[in-house]
Amino acid sequence: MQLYVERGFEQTTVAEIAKRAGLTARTFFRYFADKREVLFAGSADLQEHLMRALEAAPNSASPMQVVSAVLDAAATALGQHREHSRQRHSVINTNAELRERELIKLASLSAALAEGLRRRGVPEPDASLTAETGIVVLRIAFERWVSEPHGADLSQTMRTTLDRLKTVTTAR
Amino acid sequence: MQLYVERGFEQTTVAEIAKRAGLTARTFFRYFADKREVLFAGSADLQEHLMRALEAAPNSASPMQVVSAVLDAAATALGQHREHSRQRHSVINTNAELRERELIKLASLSAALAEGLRRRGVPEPDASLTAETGIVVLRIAFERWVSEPHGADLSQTMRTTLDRLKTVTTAR
DNA sequence: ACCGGTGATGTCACTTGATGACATCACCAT
DNA sequence: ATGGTGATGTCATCAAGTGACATCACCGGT
Repeated sequence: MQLYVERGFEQTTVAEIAKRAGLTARTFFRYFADKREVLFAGSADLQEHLMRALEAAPNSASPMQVVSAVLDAAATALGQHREHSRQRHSVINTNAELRERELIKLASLSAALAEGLRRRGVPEPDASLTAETGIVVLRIAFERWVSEPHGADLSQTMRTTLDRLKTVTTAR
Repeated sequence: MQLYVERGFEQTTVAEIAKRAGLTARTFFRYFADKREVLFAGSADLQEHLMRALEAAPNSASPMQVVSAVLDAAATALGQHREHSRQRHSVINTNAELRERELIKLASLSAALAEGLRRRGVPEPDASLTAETGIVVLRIAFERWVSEPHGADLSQTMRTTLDRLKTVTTAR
């Protein structure tokens, strides 16, 4: 990320990254599938973490309540290092390929959540709709959180964003 | 798309595409920014079409009603050639890079819709939430529509999907 | 009929991302 | 000392893009 910040993603070559890490380009590609993936190393962990939050929700919870619990877990996991998040977010947002990669990571997360909801007996299309909606809230709340210098914490932002969503979808 | 269907996206080389079109690879890249883009040629048109639908909605319409009108327009635009849609969808869905590209096209659409809603006086985060929610419905409805051999038409599927979304977000 | 401009295409050279094949080397258990 | 294993390096190669330049068809004005 140092290099991506310094000279931009496209202007950075894999050979340079490898050199700064004291490695060869070939070795880089043994750890990361491609040049983008290095910024998303933690996403598998996050997904597992959120899935555990989903499993931990009580049986009585409605689909939306399950997703709400997942968002709480996401907020405490992501809401820690604001400055680092901001930097990473800025790098990703200034490059189309990186935004693509981020979107597909979130899509994967959404698919996993939907699958989890189905395992809990939620039928389609409700499972997918609830999961995707949750990801929308996650994304928009995160976006707001990083762009405000010292605003509310991420959990709070998530909750108010989710509330707005309910309002907006309900209003006739 | 012929070639992508015949041998798969990755196994198809730009030189081959160009050759079948009676051109050179260099010329291909003058028309399409990259190998993926060729499958998304119509997306700018679709976006403009939907933006016109958004502008055409009455001033009295709520954000969600505007999005609903946009979804109607999308359904009639996309709901025509089911077989072609199915084929394209299958090609895109069997390749990660293509799915990434599709996601970012939809993200662009969503951003445009949000911008359109803001121009209508809808504040943030409501504008983004409504737009993103609309895209979620669009995607899930489209998915269901292509995967059912002879089910309801796309407009109908969109409407019922939107209804389910409202139910799911409202349920306590 | 000639001329100059314009746009589309081709050719060539080059960079970079990505991958397979093979060689090395450190380390560990026997 | 021996052999196996995992991580790394080296080399060759392919395909995606891109810039620079040449070519060619066509069109309008003289």
